[in-house]
Amino acid sequence: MELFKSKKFRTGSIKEEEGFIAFGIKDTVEFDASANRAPMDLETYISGLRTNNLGDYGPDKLPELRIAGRFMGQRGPFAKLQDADGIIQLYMQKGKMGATEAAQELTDKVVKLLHIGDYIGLVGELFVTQTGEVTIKVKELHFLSKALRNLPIVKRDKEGNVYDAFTDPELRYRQRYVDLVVNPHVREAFVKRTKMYNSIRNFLNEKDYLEVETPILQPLYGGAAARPFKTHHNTLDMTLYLRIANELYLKRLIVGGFDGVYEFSKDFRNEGMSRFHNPEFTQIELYVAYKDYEWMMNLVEEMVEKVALDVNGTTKIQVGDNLIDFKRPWKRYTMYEAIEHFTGIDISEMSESEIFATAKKLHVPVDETMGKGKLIDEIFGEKCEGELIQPTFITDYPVEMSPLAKKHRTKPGLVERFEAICNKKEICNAFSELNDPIDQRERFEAQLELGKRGDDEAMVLDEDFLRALEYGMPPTAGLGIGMDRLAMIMTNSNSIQDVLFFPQMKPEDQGEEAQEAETE
RNA sequence: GAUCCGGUAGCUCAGCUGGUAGAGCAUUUGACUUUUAAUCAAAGGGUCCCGGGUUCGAACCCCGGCCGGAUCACCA
Repeated sequence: MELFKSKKFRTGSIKEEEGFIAFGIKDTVEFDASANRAPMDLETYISGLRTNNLGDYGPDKLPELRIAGRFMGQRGPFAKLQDADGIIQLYMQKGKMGATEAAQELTDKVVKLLHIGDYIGLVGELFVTQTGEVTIKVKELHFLSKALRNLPIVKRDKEGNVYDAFTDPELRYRQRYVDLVVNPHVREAFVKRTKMYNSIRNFLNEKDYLEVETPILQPLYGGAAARPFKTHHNTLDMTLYLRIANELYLKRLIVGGFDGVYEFSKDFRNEGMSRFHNPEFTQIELYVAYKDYEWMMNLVEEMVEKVALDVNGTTKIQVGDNLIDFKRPWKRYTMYEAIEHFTGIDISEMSESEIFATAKKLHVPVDETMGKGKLIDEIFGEKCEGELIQPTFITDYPVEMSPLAKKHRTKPGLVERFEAICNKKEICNAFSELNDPIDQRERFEAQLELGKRGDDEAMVLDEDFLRALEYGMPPTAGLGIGMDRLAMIMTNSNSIQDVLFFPQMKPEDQGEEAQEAETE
């Protein structure tokens, strides 16, 4: 155990811990905290204590409380215990803990040896102190587990000022377990993220859509324009790709006869990282037969409004400097309308060369290789997207940018597609799905051309997907929502790393500790 | 990938024009059984991110690298 001779550890107390064992107090198995909130829910009981309204549990019928958690500091007989629900004060009176005199003596010794981070279990009863704080009077204390490393504890005073906060982003992301213990707001953000998933699941399940799972390892990557991660299967001796999207598989299931399917999909894209991009991220994709993009727009509004309510209890969310309101209905612009709204220029009737000239005039960086669709997309991205704070639907995109979307029923050159943009970022992308196998083949072939010209993110042709379409796919509305981006908004997070438990990091230099460990 | 900022004790940070390393909390020991970020006293604790250079002398200046953050680019 050479490692523990390092100064980093509380060497003095290690030996004492052997003492704990000798005392027979280290009863990790024996102590059962599962009954910790019985017979009355602790929150209810605490509010009852505070309001002097305990019903059947009056002062003479105090329920015994069993609870376990981390010991988080001590001042005199008062200490703090942190468990999954928060922090509660303990009252540990010398000589009063334990059933027998011997037990009391032992417990006092153990208390002396407790450190921040240690796990203890205890039996006690609740009371309110003179200063009005709900506190557990400890009747019995069990030592459960030792923290060898010091937790970087954060202190808060009455005014809410924070001292010595654990803030270094590198340490927080690399040691998320520590971040979670000492930063309650971090824990809250991740609880919200899970509520978000549950909200969407409940919403879609109530509509009888089927949650499904499709392959992550794919022989061809499709459904989006992105560079993939590549791997190799030894037995089959073949190249496989980690999916960049699951779109083409879900559509196969629509062909197979399901009316509505969805999947929370971990996708992987081998591209740059930023505060909006992690190499692995999550989308939910949803496909519903016999519907179109107009219908899907209404569903998105309804669903995201519900998510906001389920997660935060309100449709209004403060995100950075902006108060974002998800209350229906959201603003809707066609892409042409949006450009006209933000630049004053109507490009809907313009030719490619006129649009090129317009882009130049607006100082949008463009070059001669860009087609009409790309030019429009650039103008929108440059002049409109950054203006959209409140959730807004942008509809009817140029066909060149959307090889899987159905051509617009009345507007040539456009597809039936929309994105919802919120806080300057796309949060979803949806279309009336292209279900014409002949058109789809042509679009794939156009993508192949782009690939030949060096676009390494152009889509590849998926012959089996085309075969599926050739068997007939009903008219279908499809949707993808970036769950991480949505979680960032719902939790007012500035970086995608704040909504991922373990964001991708370069490996840290473990030289020192690895060497220490090797000498064991 | 480019630019800017940062990396000093377990954590949060100071460290001036270059002169042999500091604080608070945490830790250890002792006292105190009290309230509530921080009781008192004492002690221990450092590869100043790494490598090279300049200098009598480098945490500090110069060069190269590593890691992180922000912005931009890329990425629908």
